[in-house]
Amino acid sequence: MSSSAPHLDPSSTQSAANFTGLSQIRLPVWNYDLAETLISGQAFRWKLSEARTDSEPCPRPSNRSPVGRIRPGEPFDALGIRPSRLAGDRLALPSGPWEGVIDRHWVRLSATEHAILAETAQPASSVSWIENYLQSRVDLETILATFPDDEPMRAAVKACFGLRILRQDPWECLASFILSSTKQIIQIRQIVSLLCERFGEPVAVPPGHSPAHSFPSAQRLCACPEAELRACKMGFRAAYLKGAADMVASSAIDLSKLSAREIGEARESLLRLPGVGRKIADCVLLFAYGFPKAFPIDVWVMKALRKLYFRGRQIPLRRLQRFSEEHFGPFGGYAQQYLFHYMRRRKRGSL
DNA sequence: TGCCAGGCGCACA
DNA sequence: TGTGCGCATGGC
Repeated sequence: MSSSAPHLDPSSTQSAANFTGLSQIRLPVWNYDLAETLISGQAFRWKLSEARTDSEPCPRPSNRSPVGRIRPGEPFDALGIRPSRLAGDRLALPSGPWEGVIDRHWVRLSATEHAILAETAQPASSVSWIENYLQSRVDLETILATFPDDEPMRAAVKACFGLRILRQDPWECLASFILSSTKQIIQIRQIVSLLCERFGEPVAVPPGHSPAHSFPSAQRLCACPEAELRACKMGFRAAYLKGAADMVASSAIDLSKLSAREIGEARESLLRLPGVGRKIADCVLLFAYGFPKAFPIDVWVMKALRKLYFRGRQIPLRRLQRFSEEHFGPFGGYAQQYLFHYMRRRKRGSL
């Protein structure tokens, strides 16, 4: 069974529709970096809001270095991120707000000093769904305290402080990572966007806003001809996605029951799906089910482990997996995401 | 223009 | 058990 992360106990509040016509939910947070979390390659549906104001950097956890001010008019790159300019060890990130769809809720997220403001097009019956997705009540410092006290981890935490692991819908997470194989994150976002646009259900958006769609169900995708999936630019991954959708829709695998299993059993179940190997299975275990020991090793993490812990030697993947299980502690999955994001930042020249 | 990307499945040694 | 290759596509 997946062990739960340590939790704080602030209370979230919800207010009725305001003059903008949007309902607002205020989530108290501490040490939460919304921008780092949403762009770190664990979810693929977040983009900068159509209503962004464009002038201030995103508020960052207050016990770390402030970031540099962004100059109006600087272009955004393909991911919606401005060319990086550093203040101290932190990247200047766009202010948001960010827009995305969680289940069937269109959501706009903004960060303030000690809260995340979530705006929805329709009043929500509760706040638990968004607290759960954002993991806003998780006590990050307790998790970080379990990381190994070595130089690579200290550097990664310093650079990405406030990054959280989201808790995504299992099918959306699984399907998205099946599509991630040998694709850049920007391309995965494009494929997922096309998939939702063509096969998802429309969701309520603010007046005048462009349409938004839910992530298509397994039932919907298994009914699609493979050629229509390929038309979403996913190439050979279309057969994998369709095969996995078939198994989920036919109940050959019950995604709703994996969270109650031991991590090894849950992983074995996921590995039965076409297009799912150890890496993708661990992504789903970590990002959808919250198994804190799941440690996806992709090309970035493999390079990081070899370079930072084995002096660049060509250590076999199996040995790296054993090393990761032993070295990174009970929240190894969190440590992995910090290393992954840190390495990508360094590669992009933003660190 | 060529390299590479949050891999996987398969054949082969 | 490990290695090499093919698979589509597009960003950089």
